[in-house]
Amino acid sequence: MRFSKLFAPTTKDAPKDALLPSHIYLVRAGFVSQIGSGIYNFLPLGKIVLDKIRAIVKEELDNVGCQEVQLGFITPSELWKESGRYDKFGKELLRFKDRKNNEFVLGPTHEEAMVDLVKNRIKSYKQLPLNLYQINTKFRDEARPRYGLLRGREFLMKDGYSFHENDEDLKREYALIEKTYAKILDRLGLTYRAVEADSGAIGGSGSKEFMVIADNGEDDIVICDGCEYAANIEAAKRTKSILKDDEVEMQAGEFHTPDVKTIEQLSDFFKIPSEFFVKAVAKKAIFSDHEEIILFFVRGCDQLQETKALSICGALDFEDATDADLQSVGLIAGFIGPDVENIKVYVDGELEDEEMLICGANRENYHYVGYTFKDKEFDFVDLVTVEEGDICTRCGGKLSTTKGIEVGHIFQLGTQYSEALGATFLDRNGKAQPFVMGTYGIGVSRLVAVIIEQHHDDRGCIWTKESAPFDVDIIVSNVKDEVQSAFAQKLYEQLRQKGKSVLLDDRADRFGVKISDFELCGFPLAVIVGKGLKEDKVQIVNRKTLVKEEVAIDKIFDKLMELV
RNA sequence: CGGAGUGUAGCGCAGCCUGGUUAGCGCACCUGGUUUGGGACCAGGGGGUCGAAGGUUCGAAUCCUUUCACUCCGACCA
Repeated sequence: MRFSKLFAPTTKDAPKDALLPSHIYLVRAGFVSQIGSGIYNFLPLGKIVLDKIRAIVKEELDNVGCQEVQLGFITPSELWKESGRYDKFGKELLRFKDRKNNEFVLGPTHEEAMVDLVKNRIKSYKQLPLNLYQINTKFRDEARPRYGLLRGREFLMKDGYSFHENDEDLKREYALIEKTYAKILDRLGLTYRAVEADSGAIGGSGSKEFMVIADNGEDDIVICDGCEYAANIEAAKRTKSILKDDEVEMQAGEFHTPDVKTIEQLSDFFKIPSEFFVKAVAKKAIFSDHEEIILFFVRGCDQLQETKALSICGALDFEDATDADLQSVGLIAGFIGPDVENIKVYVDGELEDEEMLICGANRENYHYVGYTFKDKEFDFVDLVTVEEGDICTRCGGKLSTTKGIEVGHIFQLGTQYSEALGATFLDRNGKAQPFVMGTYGIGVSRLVAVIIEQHHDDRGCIWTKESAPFDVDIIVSNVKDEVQSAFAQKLYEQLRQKGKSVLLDDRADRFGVKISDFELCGFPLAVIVGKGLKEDKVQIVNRKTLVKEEVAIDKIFDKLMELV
């Protein structure tokens, strides 16, 4: 490709709304452009990268026996109603009608469509397992798209679905896909962790997210410094911290604590550290058929992990309970304790054996001192948010938190969808069974941005070897110099004949423009054909290190063949 | 969905408060010339229904109303 013909409108200024490096550089370098909120055009350079990533994903999946299909982007609403997700998915699901008034949705994910495809076509256990995937546009009407390609409404995703006769085989496939995903991300040159994740409303017995480590990530992840343990903060576990009982002595009973409501105030008031207090977190839990106030109790120094709480009580959503909400069920904000009637209560498991605690007395201006959870009939469950410095449950190592961007998610789904949609096969005994399913996603267009999020400097993009839109950019310093032009032209042709992906910057601009565009666009290597030609020399520039190396013109071809 | 903003040339912005020539500036673009190893210079030039609709007024980018779009913070987000 000649740069003079390439549609790559590079700019000096970034759009004012771009904040992240990936967003700024991808726009400035002319890889993508925004056409609407959360909707992006891919220009030639961006499209090449997208296709390269897509090809890697396809290659690795096909290698392990997955088969690519392509489902309709638009799905009849019927299927979504059958699975029960038509209502559950909420406003993210974009719905519309055709001229005949039939209802459709723009596919945000394709469990339903894929089950429908397989249903009645795969009839016997002999045809299993089966792993089908597609790399196709998705649309989710996000409330707030942001960060360029990282959180768009329209995006390219690889979504795969596997069908099995039993859990055991699903687990085998799940492990295989995990390995395959790792390989894909390795090839793309990304630093990532596969972390344990909350399975969320989707259910299933296991799920892992592939998180690319990046400062601008939206997800908090917990990593152990001693072993391989890594988890999304929503699912992270820690070793229970033990209280030293002898530090504090207290006599059991109610204690007058006028207007002392928060843990901080209590800690000051009693001159006792916050871990001796019991924090009550009241939530208004939204269920499909009703709302209800639920209380969660954690140690004063801990934070309630809402995602954990949500999946434990099975609610669809939480709202903060207002003082009025609390009053309506007989609770007084600031003085809530665990001993309540007719209210659902969950207690963090770490409190189960504690004997000397201070909690609300469920009476205005009183707290209860010397409270014990021992031998009480509460639901003790994991509710806490893991924090920096907590101890790993597996190896005793130190846990630390970092930011990540989710680029892949794999689920052991089970029979949820196959049951809902009546998709069965005949097992070895001739009995109809629902398919045991797995589902696996990779955000392909998100990966384009993620690579830059992880690989850039203050001059622009730095594409990794397998993601780069071109391997080499041959810069003709001065196109009016016929010797330079002719030499560059010849080198360009030679490399192209060898199948290399080469860009020839033959624009009439000055050297500075071309070298800056090279740095902005982030091709791995540039060859500068310029003044040095008089001494039979050109230069190779390494984009990553920005180091320039002089190479004799009779060696340059071989050198490049070796490098790319 | 709650809160806060912004819409003026391809991009970045000024003008608006206090209505009044032909709506400006930088970058980009076109023509000619001089340049050519780190985003050149000189000269000339093109490009705008000032987001949209309605209203007030002799007169609206500017004031009022409505609406749309986009952004930011938050909530949300297999």
